[in-house]
Amino acid sequence: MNNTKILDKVYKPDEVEDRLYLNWISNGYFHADENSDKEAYSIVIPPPNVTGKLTMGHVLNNTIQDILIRKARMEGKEVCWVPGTDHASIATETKIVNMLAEQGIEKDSLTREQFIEHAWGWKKKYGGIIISQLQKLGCSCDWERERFTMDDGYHKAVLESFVRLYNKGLIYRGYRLVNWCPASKSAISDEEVKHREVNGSLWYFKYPIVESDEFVTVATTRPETMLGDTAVAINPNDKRFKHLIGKKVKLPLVEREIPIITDEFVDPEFGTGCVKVTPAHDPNDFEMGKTHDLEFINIMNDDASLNDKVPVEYRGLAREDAREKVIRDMQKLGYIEKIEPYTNMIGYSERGNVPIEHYLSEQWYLKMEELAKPAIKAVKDGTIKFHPAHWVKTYNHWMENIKDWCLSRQLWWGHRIPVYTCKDCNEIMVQVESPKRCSKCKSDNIKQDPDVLDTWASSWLWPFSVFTWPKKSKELERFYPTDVLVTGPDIIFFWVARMIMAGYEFKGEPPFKDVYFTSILRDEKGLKFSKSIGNSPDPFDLFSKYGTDAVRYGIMLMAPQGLDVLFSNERLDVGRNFMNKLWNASRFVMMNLTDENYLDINLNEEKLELPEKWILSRLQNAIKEVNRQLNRFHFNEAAKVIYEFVWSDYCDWYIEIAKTRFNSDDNKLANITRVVSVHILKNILALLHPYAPFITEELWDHFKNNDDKDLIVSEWPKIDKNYINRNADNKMSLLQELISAVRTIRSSMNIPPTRKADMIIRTNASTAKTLKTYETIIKYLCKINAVSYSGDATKPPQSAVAVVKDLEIFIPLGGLINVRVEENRLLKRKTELEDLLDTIRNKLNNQDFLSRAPEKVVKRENEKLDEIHSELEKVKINLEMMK
RNA sequence: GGGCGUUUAGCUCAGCUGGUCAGAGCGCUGCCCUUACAAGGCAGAUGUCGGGAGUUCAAAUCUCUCAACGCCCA
Repeated sequence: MNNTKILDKVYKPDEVEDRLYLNWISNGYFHADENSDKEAYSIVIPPPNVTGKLTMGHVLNNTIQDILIRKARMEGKEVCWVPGTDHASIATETKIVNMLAEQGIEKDSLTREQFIEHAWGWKKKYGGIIISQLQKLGCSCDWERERFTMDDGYHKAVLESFVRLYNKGLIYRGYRLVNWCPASKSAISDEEVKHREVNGSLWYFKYPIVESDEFVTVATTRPETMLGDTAVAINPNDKRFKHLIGKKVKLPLVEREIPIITDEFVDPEFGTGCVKVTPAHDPNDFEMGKTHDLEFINIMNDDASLNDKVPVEYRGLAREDAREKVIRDMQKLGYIEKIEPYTNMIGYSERGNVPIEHYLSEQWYLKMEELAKPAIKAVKDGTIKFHPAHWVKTYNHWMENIKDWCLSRQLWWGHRIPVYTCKDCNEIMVQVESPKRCSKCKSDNIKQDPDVLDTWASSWLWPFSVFTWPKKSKELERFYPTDVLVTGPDIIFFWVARMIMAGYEFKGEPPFKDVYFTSILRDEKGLKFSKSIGNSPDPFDLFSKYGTDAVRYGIMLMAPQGLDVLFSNERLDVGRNFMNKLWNASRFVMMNLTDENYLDINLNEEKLELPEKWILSRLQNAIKEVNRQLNRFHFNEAAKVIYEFVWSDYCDWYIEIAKTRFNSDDNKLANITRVVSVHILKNILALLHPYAPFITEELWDHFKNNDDKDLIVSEWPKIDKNYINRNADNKMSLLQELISAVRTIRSSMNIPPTRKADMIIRTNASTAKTLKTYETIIKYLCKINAVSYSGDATKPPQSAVAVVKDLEIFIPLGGLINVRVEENRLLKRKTELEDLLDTIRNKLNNQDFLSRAPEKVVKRENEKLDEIHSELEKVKINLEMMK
């Protein structure tokens, strides 16, 4: 005890948080020592976007990691939580382009080098924001190991991985359709395309058949692509169009003659059964184009405007304008048969938020099938466990249908692909260091591939590249594989699956043992928190309103397993109230630590009374439950266990009982109570510390002994089996039931606390003896003047009665008694007991139950029968006496 | 179309490998500023555990089926 000053009446987070955080940092508590011989425990942060600001999603995710990390640290492990940020090619480049545009600078007017310079300048200026925000949240990351996915070392690692994969023959160049984002003018991956239902139309176009008066009608949702049509297709089994096979149509507007082909792929039910084929702009048509050796006409520029492959009057038109014009022109020609309303799913670029194009271009691809194999196995055989486990199915489905990964992006911000081509002899060199001369012809006329790698092609290396990979080192060896990954299920494919593949490919080991998928945050209406809707609260407003601990604890309490969180500020009240409760309980204990002689008491040598035995036993249970829930990643459950223990057991019962001890003349008893109160409280602070690091550390500072360390590095509570005490639990619940029963009587008769009553308890001599021991407690908690015991007391006139187990309690109330209320209460209880008795009797009369149910269960039913029967008898007698 | 998830008190959710009178918080009602806390205390009311069927001595819990809602993939 180094500080017995009285605590303030309320906890003031803003006077505490920054001070404690700086103290933790300056003591180096967050820093991992790779040379220690402690067991290692490591987590790599899912690196937030370097351009990002802290969102509630980050609060949830990083609080969970901090809980795991702080607990592991207190368990004596060498803990390493690596923080950092992700360069996020598309998102960041978009931001920088916009920022430059505001300054009147067009990206195209800059050289690549100039643009990159701007980008780094921007990163230096704003890139640290989210890091300092994580610190505000209390995250105990090892800041000395902070990484950025474009650090020099990291950059080398990314290139190294590319070179290795290339040399293994897994990387190839392909000319095919990609998902193209016309806003960022880059290819994007399948996972970055979000499908949305859009109400559009289905246009029925008539195409004239060459050397015939006939027309064939095709239906399309994208009229403008007809300018790139190179065939019309029908199903070979479709008898309606048999006569057209082999003929040609003259494509209107373009005046190109294109063949009518047959393909099984065509659905006779869709539209007219005839479809237009645009191989360069539709994935199905692309396949058809390859099968039938059709012409691939790319009619678009990289911004989705039409290029010079279309008639001159359409060139340069945006796709939307081109659509309007095509429709108008077709209308004029009388080639539109009809227009139907049609709802279809349209792919949108997640970042650019515009419909994507299927765009023919040359890109770098990574073969995935082989990489996926060990990753599938690891999750199947439990080497890597998912929490909640049901995500395994989603993972498996994707992994088992995995497609090759388009690695290249037409951007400048990112890792430039390390492929070099000699302009003189076309030799291709793939290497980490840029070559000065061609390895074949020695020419220095060498050009590097202009594209950068998909951001995930760098973040999939995160679990080992944050250390020294590809260089070997003690820290890589110590902290890889990591222990847990905490992330959102929305990036299970983007990131989790790929990290697992990278782990096996480059390290031969899984990157982590457990993956915890967090909840998705929604507002009260169930809408996902998002920047565009603007329904996401600013965490900092919440921190200052409630205190950081309350926000951390509150959000953990409300985040269910595997479900979305319906977030509301009001729900953080629970967190704040709880912190207030804890603070005031501590304040009360502190106020009563006046006699420092209690420090001489050794609990193990003292004969403890029931309340002490009970609360110590309850503590063991709380420790056990918190451990169990945290070990299975049920963070909300563990939070509830602490809540219940603190509020119900410790505050409502033990502290209330302690008041009678602190006021008594029995100094020894008071001192034992002091020791127990402090002991329990310190354990509570330790258990709660991972959730609420600031307030617990602050309180700990007031209660710690001189040789205690700071809480953050103190020992995690251990279960002491000597304190587990079933008997005390049972005895205490009798006492609690008795007290509650008396309170119920008082409440139902409207007896104010100031009006004290007497109490007569009818029970046997031995129970009476036990109860006498706790008479002070009973009197205080029931607001009773005097208690008398008797084995054969008769019910005094005008008294209320309660039956608790085999006790009968009489409270003479004189004029205050309300016989009506009294009778109703007993009648209600009588009905309850009779119903119960029926169900139990039914069971016990069932021969099958007796023969098949385990002995233990039958025995318990019999005991219940006896208890309920005896209580019912007493209730009946007392009802009888009222008449 | 395929997959996953959810459905328990007015609201948000617990309820583990079937077996304690189905729980918690918020909200609601009544009483109380009882010298830690009104961000509090004490007490109270509210549930055919989505519908139906089945397995079992026993089902909120396991199986099937139907329905509603949500998400992911095509």
